[in-house]
Amino acid sequence: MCAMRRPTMTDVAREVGVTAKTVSRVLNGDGPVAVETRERVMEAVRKLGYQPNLMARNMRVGARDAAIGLVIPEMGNPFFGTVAGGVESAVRARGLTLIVGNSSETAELEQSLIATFLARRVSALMVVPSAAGDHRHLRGERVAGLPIVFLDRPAVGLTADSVVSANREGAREGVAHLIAHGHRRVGFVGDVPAALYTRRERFQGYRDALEAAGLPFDRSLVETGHDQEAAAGATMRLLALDDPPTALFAGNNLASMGAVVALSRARRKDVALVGFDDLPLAECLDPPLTVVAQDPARMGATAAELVLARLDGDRSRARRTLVPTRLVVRGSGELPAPR
Amino acid sequence: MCAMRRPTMTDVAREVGVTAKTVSRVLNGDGPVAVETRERVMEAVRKLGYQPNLMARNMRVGARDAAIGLVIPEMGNPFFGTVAGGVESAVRARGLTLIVGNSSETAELEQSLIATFLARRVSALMVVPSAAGDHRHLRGERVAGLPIVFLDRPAVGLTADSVVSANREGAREGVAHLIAHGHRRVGFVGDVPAALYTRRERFQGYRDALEAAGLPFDRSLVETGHDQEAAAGATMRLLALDDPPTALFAGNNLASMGAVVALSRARRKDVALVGFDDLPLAECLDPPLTVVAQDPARMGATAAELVLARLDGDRSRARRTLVPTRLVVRGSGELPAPR
DNA sequence: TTGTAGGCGTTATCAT
DNA sequence: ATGATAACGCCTACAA
Repeated sequence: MCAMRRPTMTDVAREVGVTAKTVSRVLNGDGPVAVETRERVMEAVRKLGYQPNLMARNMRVGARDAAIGLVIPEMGNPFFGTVAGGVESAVRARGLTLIVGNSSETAELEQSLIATFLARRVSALMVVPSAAGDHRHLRGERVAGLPIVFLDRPAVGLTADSVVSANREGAREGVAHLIAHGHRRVGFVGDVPAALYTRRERFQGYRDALEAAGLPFDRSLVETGHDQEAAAGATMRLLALDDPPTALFAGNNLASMGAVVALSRARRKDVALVGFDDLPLAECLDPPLTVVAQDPARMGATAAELVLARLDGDRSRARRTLVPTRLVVRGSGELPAPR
Repeated sequence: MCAMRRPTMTDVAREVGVTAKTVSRVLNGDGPVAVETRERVMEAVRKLGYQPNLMARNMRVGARDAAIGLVIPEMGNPFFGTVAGGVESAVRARGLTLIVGNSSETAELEQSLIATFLARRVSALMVVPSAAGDHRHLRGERVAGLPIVFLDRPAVGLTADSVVSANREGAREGVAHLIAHGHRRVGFVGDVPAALYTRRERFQGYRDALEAAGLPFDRSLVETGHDQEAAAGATMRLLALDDPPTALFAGNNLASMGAVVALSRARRKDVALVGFDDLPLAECLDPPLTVVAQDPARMGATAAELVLARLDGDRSRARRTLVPTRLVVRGSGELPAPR
């Protein structure tokens, strides 16, 4: 059980009695090769269990690794996991493999992962920026022609492609839906930090909807929580106001879950709720949860197509692609406002 | 915007007026280097924006890529996503990067991904086998000393390390919990194919619990569905039996969701339910869902530790590591059996 | 149809 | 303390 050296192309060549180049030709379907030679080469490949070394090939051929690097905040989050899955399927179809890293939503890890990927000479970079990220350091790579696409949130300090949800439009639609059911005081449960792109955009959509309906903006109706439990607390504070909201809009999936938990604990089945981002069991809740659904798989696939186009030589200017959202009506968002 | 060549170690060396090897020594803290030389080299590195090429380094140094390959069925599934996240965190701490691929639960994609990873000369391989997988083809890699760890389900046709949930024990505990609340007819909603390792083990746990309680096994109480909707149908069939179950055990998260949906649609709040694998909103359901929770993050971390130990030279025999489950009592599993 | 020479960017070895 | 040379495994360009 000695860990003997792997056979190389030269080993195969020697076995057959030809040159490495001939083996290379056979394996890559490259130049012309005699039928008999081809067969003898294939035979030797099988016999020795030869597997081409992609590392060596990549290095010689493009000085680029046939891989793309993806940085996401958290792989366990189904939203980001699905995005990553969409990316993987699309790039694998082109013979590229996916390298991923968890930034845990910290700028330090994000930078360190990006540095590692660059050192590996990935063919392209895809990043879901962490909240405190700054991407000026990537300017050099951009001008050097490395395709870089930002997902879910745009880059900071860098002009680059990005693929994001129609956050503002989606949030506006969700809040307008509540207003259409008679609500005049709609609470907003958001995440932190308030400066986060998605939070800002969705909050703008909330204000857009209020303004379009001629409703005043009331600062006390805006609360924030950074995780499910905190969002539940935020919801409780809103419900405890002197003039409480009759409907709630939750700015992301954690906020939605927090709001659902809080309403459930308070046994309040009269408060309307629309959440941004869908949840697996949304239809099993009581009442079933109405949401503004995102499309993470499409987001990943769209970003991958953009990257592939760039790899194929698309030199058009950087653009921001909006992935549409969809209002999924299930019940919680249609509870009427009390008289 | 000409895509100029990246600076290489030789470029840095020329800039300073030394040899590439000297630069290498500085960067790797290798041999002895004069303090002044070191400073001038670092200066040039900054000036040129030099980044070492990991591809070239890996090729020269170990003939092994400083990466580990992970094959999972579906990245969007929070269970597998969390497993992957656990793996990534653990291996990154050791300077390894993670390469992932979606097998979509098909043996073909799984094999093709494994082949790609092997061609890249990854340092180790981690695989969540697809249902129809066969791993005899990896025997050669095993004897050659490549660390291979199987996750969630063991290898087929290959003796190798594996890290799996305590499926049988967990299922037995969940079913025993139902029996302890007076139920004598407990339905089993499983996934397909029935030959799948996790399905078999959990089903065994179900039978263990029945036997321990002296209850007869009734084949008609076992139904199957391959997705949420099918599981809902399976649940409906069980409820429509002449002598229907008063409690249900769901063999995985999809089965749980199907059962929850079916019970909700049928407005049956009297049927007890315990699910295997936790769900995000389980506590918001009515009644809140009692589950046998798995620990995917721990599973990923455990597997990663095993791989790292192997990389460090651990040559002990292959072992199967069980990750314990935990019964999370929330309400649905404690509904009493009717008199 | 096949072979030869050279180089991708790095590090090991031996010399100076 | 530093340099020269070769090598890792493969591919490109040209020659035979």
